[in-house]
Amino acid sequence: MRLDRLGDFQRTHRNGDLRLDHAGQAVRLLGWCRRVRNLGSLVFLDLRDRWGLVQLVANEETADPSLLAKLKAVRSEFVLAVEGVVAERESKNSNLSTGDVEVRLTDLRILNTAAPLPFPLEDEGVGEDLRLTYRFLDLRREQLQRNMVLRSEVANLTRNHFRELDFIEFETPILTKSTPEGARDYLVPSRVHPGEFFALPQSPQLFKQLLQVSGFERYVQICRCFRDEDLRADRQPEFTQVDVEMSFVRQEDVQGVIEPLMVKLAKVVGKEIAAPFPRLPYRDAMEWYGSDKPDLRCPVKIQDVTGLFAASGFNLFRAAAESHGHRRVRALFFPGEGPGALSRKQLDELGEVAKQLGAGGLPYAKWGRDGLASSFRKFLEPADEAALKAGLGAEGEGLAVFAVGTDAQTSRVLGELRLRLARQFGQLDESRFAFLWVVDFPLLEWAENEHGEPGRYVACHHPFTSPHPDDLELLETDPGACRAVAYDLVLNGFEVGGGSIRIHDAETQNRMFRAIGIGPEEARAKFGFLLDALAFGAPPHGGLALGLDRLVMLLAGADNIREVIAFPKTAQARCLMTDAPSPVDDRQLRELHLAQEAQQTYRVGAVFFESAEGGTPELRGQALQQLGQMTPRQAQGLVTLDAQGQILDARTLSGPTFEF
RNA sequence: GGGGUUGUAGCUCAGUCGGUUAGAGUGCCGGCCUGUCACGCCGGAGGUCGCGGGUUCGAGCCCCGUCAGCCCCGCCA
Repeated sequence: MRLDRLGDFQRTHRNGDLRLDHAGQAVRLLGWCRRVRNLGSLVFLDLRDRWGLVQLVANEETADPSLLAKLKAVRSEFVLAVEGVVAERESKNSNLSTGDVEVRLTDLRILNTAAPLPFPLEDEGVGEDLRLTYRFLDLRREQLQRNMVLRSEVANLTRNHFRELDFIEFETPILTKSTPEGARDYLVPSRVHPGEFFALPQSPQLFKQLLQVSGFERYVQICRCFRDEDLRADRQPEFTQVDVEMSFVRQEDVQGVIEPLMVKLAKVVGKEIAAPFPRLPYRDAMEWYGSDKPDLRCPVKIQDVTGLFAASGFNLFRAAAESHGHRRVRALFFPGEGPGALSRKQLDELGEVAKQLGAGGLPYAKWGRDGLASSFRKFLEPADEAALKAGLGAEGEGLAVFAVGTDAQTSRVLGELRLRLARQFGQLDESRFAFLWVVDFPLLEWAENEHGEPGRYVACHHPFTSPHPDDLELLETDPGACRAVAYDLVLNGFEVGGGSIRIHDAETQNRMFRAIGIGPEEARAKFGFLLDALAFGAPPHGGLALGLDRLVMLLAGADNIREVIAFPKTAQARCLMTDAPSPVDDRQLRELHLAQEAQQTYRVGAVFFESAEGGTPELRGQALQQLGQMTPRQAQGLVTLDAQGQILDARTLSGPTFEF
């Protein structure tokens, strides 16, 4: 098809803006054809641009025959420039903002054709792998367009918010230094310095602290961060962080800057929320909700009922009551007829969930229309039942589930069940935005080392977090009990931000390093620049980082983070559109001084022939299969074998087609 | 690293107990149609049942392996 040129064509209106007021006006419009409805001598076409949709029309009596012929050649997603006159419709469409009018065509330019799309833009149920492979088409869909606009809006509001508060926006390095603590780094080999590597930043943590030492006092950056860890529905290997740091502040000051921003952002999606947000100590969060990121949209709390079973005939519970606090009996009570009417089958399913979470089973007590049903019914005398109800604060019908064990075990089981049951019973108010601060996190936690080395304490947040001033001595005497001045911002059960007051003197920083087993030499080698900086007049400072993607996800009501990222990775950390990551040429590797796994890595052809001669039929079959799974553009491959000739890995190389 | 789940036409799916030529809707192509807006009507094309191996007289269906998407655990200072 011969294409028309854009030439000096200028649009006069956005498609979504046309109204009855425009009737009689000549307009020029641009966009994509959403759909043609060809009624023979009358043709309708919906033209879409970024801002909306308007109906175009031409008919045999009034339109130029060549225009009509051209119009009939238009297919979905063709790119068009049109001229026409706005007119009131004969039959209006109240579902469309432009539904009172249509544009009677006087000229039509086809700027580009479009092949039939691999999936319809209207369908919600299209496979995500397909959507990610053709992400540029997926992004034409209304929902993703809305999400991207929302994301842009959030970023702009955020920038303006901090600008109004006199923050300075910085750009810190993307090529930076690998740090031993925390998440796995993405590494970038240095060509200039053989054998040495940059790391992509997990966060600009140290740079923003150093900028406080430099005296900038209020720093903000909307920055990309990278962590080479496995993905989740709310986690991507590269993500965007709103990074904030301030000098001469207490945690309340940091929180006081963030809360009004959250109020503004919630308003964008029509939610009115009140600040200040509740503050919940970590210890209480774990005790009441079994989680350090509790979802407060459900009011139900975990309760300790250990004391009720001190004289119980139920050995499991009585033993816990006699364990002097090592083990406890904790419970959730969901009131209502629904919970009270849970079937045996549903209870069994819950029991399975509890077992998967590490519980031995799920003791329950259920008060329904027929009175009490309980897995430990025979140990419940009428008096015990009354005491139990009173202890749980239970009135009327409802369901109580129990967990026995250490704090960590019971928190894990009941924390998860609380969310599941809340959702199942409709006791989770989906319309709310429940923000809170979880505060007073522990500074350190004990980490067992899986490689046979002795365990050690590691920083819960990061090693630059200030110990709680009241707990400073515990750093040496009882490190596990030492609290941090660290705080997480939680929204609807998701951690959307985290921060702390930082250590600003070299002595405390050295004590911290010592507590987590980083000796003076290692501290000097890894963080010498920080220790130097702390020695030259570092102000007291602190800050926080917000997970922008996760925040936008929650604002958008999306259930996964990929819906608010233009070009996300799959759960296996691949980009299906670009097929990254991908192998590179040997020449590139040599320049970067990266040794090939030469002994085990063969060109695909070599594997084929070797296995054809010496290998088993299975091995040959596997090699062939690996070949068969390469995509057409991956013409050549590398297959890694171990000493027995087993295939460890098969990868593909760009390059000339290998014939076999 | 582990567990779960899905994979059949371009797309979304059905496919019984292992048994004839693997179906539907939609999209696509062609024809008709002057008020459609999920247009309608008629006709047509379209399949490596993810891939490899096995069991069987016979496999979309059973077994083993493998790849890919999704969810979870570990991991994520």
